[in-house]
Amino acid sequence: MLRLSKLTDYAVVVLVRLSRETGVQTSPGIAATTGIPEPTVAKVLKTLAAGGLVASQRGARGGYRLLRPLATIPVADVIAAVDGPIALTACVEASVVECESQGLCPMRGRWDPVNEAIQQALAAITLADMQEASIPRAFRLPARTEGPISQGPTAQGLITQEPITPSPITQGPITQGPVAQRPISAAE
Amino acid sequence: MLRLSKLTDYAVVVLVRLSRETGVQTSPGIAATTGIPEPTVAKVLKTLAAGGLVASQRGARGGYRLLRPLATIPVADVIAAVDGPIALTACVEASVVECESQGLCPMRGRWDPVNEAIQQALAAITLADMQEASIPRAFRLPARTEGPISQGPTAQGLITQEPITPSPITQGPITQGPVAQRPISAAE
DNA sequence: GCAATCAGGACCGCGATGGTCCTATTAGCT
DNA sequence: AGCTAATAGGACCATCGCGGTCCTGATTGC
Repeated sequence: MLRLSKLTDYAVVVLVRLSRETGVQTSPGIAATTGIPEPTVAKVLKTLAAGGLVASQRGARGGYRLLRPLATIPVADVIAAVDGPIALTACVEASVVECESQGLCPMRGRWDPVNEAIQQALAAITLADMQEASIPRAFRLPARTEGPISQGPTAQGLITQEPITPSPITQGPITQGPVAQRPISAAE
Repeated sequence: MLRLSKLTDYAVVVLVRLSRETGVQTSPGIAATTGIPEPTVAKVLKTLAAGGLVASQRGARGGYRLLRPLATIPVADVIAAVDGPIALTACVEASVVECESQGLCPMRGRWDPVNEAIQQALAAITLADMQEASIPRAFRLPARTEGPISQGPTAQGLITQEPITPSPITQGPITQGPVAQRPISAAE
């Protein structure tokens, strides 16, 4: 069902969290405020750093900081950084030459329009949009988001202090519950 | 990387194949012409039948037939039939009540805009479009498909006889190669 | 009645995902 | 200079979903 990886969700949460402060933040610190297990936060941050979304400062007093404002980071970038290039089929992702040289790909490109469309959709939504969506629905626009969503008026001010929790992706319980009341059903 | 399931690719191939004939077709027959292993074809067809995309006729001389023309089947329907409802997060897919009743989902809806956008994109592309895309690139429009792709002038006539092969989804080698080198094409 | 065909499961192996941990390396602070 | 806090960059392992196969019915044409 096209589900995206849990790490990507974490990444969004972490990035939003990073945007709340100007200086660098350590991964234990972020882990504490987000509720995501620390090793995982560290992993995500490393990945994001490799993807050029955050900058790292090593050593004591080190940490991570956001490189670009949320409004300039499309979800596509986050997904690409965490999950690799967005591609539904291997064909699209692999170099084109390979496919054709083997002559076994008369169908190459069949999924291209689909890929293109999805990529486009993901490029149009920024983290600021997602952050906006995270405020209680009472404050949200009643209409479903129809057109291409760009950096509209972000409600950044509204949500400053509450802890940012990742949304449960895939039914599976999250190991160290970032979300309330011991959801660790598997452990018992 | 948002990859969709291999079964979905098979489904598209099978559906396109079904569209080439008016009467019912058996799953062994389709397996032969597409090169997809027979048990898998059967599984896909059963799923598609459950999803209301194809109709089945049981008993001897039975088989499957397409219910709607390709141009009226958006990819979203195929994905939904094979992979379940299109939902990136569990939140969106689960009934809303559950999430809120537990009070552990202040972030609910953060991925909603993304979901919405993707769903919209997938609803705009029909199987006819994908079929069109499957003709050799020489015949394809040079420009990348920019805008929303709807049922444009499908080149259905152009590709009538060549065997339909699934595109390799996910790097992994397909167990019984449906593609090339010894194409299990109908002939033998 | 027989044979062909779909229906609807159960079943299993493989691979990717996720989560953890360990060992450098870097940089501030005393 | 040395200690400590922090990231870098791996290796490692368990789990789960997916892909694929097979088996036992139910149905229907001949």
